[in-house]
Amino acid sequence: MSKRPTSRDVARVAGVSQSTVSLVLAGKAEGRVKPETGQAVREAARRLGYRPNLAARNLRLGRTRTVLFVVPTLVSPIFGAVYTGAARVARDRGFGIVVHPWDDDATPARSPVDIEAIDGVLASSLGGGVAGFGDVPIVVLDNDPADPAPSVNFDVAGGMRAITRHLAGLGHRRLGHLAAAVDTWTFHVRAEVLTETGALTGREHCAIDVAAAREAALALLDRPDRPTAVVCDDDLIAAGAYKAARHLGLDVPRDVSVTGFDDILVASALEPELTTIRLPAERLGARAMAALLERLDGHAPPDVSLPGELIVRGSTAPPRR
Amino acid sequence: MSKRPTSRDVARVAGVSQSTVSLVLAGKAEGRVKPETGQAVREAARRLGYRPNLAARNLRLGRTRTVLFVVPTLVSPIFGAVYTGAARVARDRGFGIVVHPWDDDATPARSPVDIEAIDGVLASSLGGGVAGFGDVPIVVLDNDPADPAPSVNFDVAGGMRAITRHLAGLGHRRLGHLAAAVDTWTFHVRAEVLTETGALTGREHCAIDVAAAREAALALLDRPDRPTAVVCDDDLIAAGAYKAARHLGLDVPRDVSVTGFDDILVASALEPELTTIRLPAERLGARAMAALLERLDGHAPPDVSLPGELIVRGSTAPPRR
DNA sequence: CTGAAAGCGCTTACAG
DNA sequence: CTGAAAGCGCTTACAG
Repeated sequence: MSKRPTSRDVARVAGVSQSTVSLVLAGKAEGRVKPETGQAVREAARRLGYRPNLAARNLRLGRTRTVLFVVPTLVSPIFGAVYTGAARVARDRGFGIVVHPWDDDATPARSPVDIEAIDGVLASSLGGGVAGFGDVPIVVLDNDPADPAPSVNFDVAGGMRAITRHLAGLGHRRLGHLAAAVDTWTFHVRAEVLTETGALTGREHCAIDVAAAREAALALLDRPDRPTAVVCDDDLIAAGAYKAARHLGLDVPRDVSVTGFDDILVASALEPELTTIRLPAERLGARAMAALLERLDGHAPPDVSLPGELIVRGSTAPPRR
Repeated sequence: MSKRPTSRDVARVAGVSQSTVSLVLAGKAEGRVKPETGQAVREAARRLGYRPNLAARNLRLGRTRTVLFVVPTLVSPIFGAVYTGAARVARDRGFGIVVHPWDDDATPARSPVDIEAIDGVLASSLGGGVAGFGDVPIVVLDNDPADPAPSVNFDVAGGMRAITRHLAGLGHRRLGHLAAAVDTWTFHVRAEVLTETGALTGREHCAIDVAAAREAALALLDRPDRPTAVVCDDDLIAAGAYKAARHLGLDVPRDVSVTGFDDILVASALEPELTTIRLPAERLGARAMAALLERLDGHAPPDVSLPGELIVRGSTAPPRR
């Protein structure tokens, strides 16, 4: 339980001053410290297992190398992946991430009371926008690009268009929309694109939840002018659509085609496997963190839009004659 | 972009000394500072929007109120939920969490090089144990309770026994085991319990992945002494078993019963819905963090084992005569 | 009841 | 090329 060594201990062992240790270990010794001295310092630091005290460095520099990551929920596989990508980039640059779940769409997200030492904010998928972060640099992801902050997004419109093109190509002329009852940019975009096709014959809203989606899908499917294809805002909603179809004795995809969005694990666990849009979630997190670090370096990163990929599986087929 | 106020600024505005501000705001003024003075300080702090600089406090106190959370992957819904529970408790106590993904089962987990300011460690589901954290207090979760560190666990054995009891009650005498090819405590326990039943007629290992599970399930089901029930280490593996059964023209549950473990979203997205064990993941995270905070307070928390709950759905039925 | 002062461990301008 | 020194913003023992 011996106390952790400080730069002063290293200096004593190396036979130099504490400031020299600091210089050498910060990599700022170039041309200012004799190579042998630098060697001795590094050797002593290694022997003692010295690691700089971050609290002291932060206090001195006024920066913390910590970023706040605001997400609606970590429980969704998508956000786990986004976090993973963001964390990788942060770590490579010596930054830490503090995660702050914020699932209230009606209110602007605010900094948690106990986080006052933050260099920047990454805010994901917030219905209510962001407030109360003062001058802290911010990058939004999966969020309305009209927001003044730099944004990193999935190309949601492009993904939805890929789906409608795919369905139109199969011959579908009557689409139903199972929309997520979540008031955020990404779902607004899905709805708009579908409306623009002119092929929409019905839309039901539901929570992102299998049981809720099943009920909504029943309302959509159990009527005379039944859509020949059901476009779902999310893979989980598609799972509910499958259940409704089965309940009504309809075969997927023979009697009704179903599409999802996200390509989470559920998509390939379903039977038949789900035609959906694969979103590069980990890449989104990485790009967003990179953009934030650019901002911290004083640059103005451009808005980014990452394309998804249409994954055609067994849940879509030509409509029945 | 005015500079952030310090306790010195608050002192100036309140007309007191900096030390008095510190005392009042730390809640240690009781009987040492006149009530009016305390009022004035709090008022000034509020007006200026003062919040203490954590780096300075940490440096002074030698503590960081930060906990390192080592997890195999955040992408799994289970760990997202565990994190959510842990974060809630941490926040209530003014602690932050730094997440450190560690997915190498063969090597003991070590502290990431860039994290040196940690008060404690929460280590989850590690095959290789933990090393290199020195004297930092540690609590392990979903891990071998034989580890010397205090542990917080799911009652995996109890959950598996609930499944075998359920299947035995339905009349199953030949069980197959689709085992996760992951070398951690939780999966060892599942295998042991199943072996002890004496009803096991076959076991196949596979990655926790639908496609891999499908292949393993085919090996298990496509033979003369076919098991009447397939016990899966994980809901996702069960999804693969469904696919294999369908491929072989077997109906679930008429021709073969299938069980999962975890009750993640997939379980109720499947058709028929999956009989499985629901694990209190969020509660596990909360209990683990509470135990770690107890350790930090100098106490020795007891080992904890949280029971799961058998959720009987449509994937299990009596075996065919 | 209140304040002056020391000191946590760094970084960096400055002096030599 | 190297060191003495200031100072980041706190907490807390000590003096009054």
